[in-house]
Amino acid sequence: MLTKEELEEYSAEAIEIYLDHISIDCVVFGFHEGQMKVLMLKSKNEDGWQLPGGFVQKREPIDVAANRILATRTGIDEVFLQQFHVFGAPDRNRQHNEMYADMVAKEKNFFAHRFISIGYYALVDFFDAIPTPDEFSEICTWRDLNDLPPFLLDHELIFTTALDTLRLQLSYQPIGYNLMPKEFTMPELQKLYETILGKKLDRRNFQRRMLGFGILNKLPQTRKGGAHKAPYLYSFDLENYQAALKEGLKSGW
Amino acid sequence: MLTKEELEEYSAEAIEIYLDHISIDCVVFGFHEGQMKVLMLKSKNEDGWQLPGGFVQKREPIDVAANRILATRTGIDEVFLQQFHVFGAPDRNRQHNEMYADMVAKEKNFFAHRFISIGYYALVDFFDAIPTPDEFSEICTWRDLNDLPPFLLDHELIFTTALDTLRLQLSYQPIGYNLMPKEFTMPELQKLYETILGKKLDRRNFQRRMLGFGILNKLPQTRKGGAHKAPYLYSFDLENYQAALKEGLKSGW
DNA sequence: TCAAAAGTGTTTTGGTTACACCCATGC
DNA sequence: GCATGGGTGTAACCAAAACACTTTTGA
Repeated sequence: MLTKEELEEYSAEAIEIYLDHISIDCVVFGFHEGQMKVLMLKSKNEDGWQLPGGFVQKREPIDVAANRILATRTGIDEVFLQQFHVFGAPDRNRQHNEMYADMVAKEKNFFAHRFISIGYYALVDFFDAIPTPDEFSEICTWRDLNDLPPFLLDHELIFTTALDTLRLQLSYQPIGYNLMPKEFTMPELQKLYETILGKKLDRRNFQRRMLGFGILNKLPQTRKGGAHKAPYLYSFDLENYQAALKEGLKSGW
Repeated sequence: MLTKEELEEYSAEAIEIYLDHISIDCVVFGFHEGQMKVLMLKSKNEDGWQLPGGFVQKREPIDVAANRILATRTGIDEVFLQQFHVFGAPDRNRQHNEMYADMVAKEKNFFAHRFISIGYYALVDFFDAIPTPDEFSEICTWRDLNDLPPFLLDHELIFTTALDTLRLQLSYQPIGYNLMPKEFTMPELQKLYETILGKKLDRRNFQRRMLGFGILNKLPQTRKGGAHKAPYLYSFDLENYQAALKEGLKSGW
């Protein structure tokens, strides 16, 4: 539990260094053991979980702020990170919560102000990230997409909007470089796509399509040790991958 | 030209009713005589043009704010209006401009603060809109996409981002209901698409595809008066149109 | 040796592209 | 009547979907 003193101190500091009324929330996706994961934080003062978030420093570009917030929660930097929506309902603040509203006078309590939040979503390598709680949270950890805890505020809306966006992106952008390890097999990559889309894909058509994009390098090695036939390993061709990110994978009209 | 007194008055009022650090800019597209148009404002104090914009009231949802701003500039309400990007560079403010920076002390001058701007784009019927300047502008008018004046601030970036978004949307969403008059011919609708995309489309394939979407009603009348064969008139099937907006026009994967 | 996973191919199909022909109207 | 724009149909093409066969490996 945060004390009144701690909250006052955090608030006074925040007012000094951050822009008022603007926050950033990140939906951080990871992939592990065939399951899609989201990074979440268990609040100290409130009974629920939330997405990693933060504020924008007074002279900081918003993309830099999002990167900083993500780096603080995971230790990783320079990953796929993209704004996807702004959440600006007037009641998306913490005034309803006694802890935030009553402990410190509302005007003086930065965190009880109204915040318009810019939603970012990130794709990161599960093993690269070291989940790290912030001052307001007791736990920071990966949660399975199929087993999500109750959300605080409008964070469920932010999460579902991010997932919808990710699914859309999948149709016209390559995705995977930031979610997969350096080397991976085609079935592993397929599993990622199936997990994001929530449905099965044809093994052979998937492979042909993926290879058709020209963003994969087939490595001479195979992944041994598993039962059954050993699958080939692949890595992303970063140059072509970046190009595909810009160009898109297919054109309409 | 605005006087110092006017600016002070506007600023004091703005501080009272608006959220600090958050602005909204609208890219309003219209279509007239086969040309794509954007609504723009000629600044009183600065030598350049800008997009219609404004701020968010302290307890107002951002979508409502965008609608209000659009309605104030055009007199129309309830049109297609969608946020598409947030512009958050730290130097996107008016501190460089003597008028805004020197005339009134920076802290007291709301308009010289740093603003993070939420970009919205709108599609409106050219004839429904009555362009109306705001306090800071001497002119509010439609400008042709092929003949754009110099932009202030980062409004050129906002505009081009909006146009890119519109072109993308075209691939998987129906567009036209808000840009065309109630009744229109197929060649007229095609002209809209060609103008947005900046390229010619095949007459027959366009017609087939459009009809295939099932969002058009073919009316018994034809448009007489023009030279050559009289084309049929169409209207949008609003119900199917709305459904298509939600579902999208084509699916990937 | 057999089940299960992986590699590689072919057929089918549906949508898009390209193109041809006919009709109406004003000059 | 003829140039121009508009309505309608069809062949060609291509990419995605559906499907079959072979290979490898551990149990």
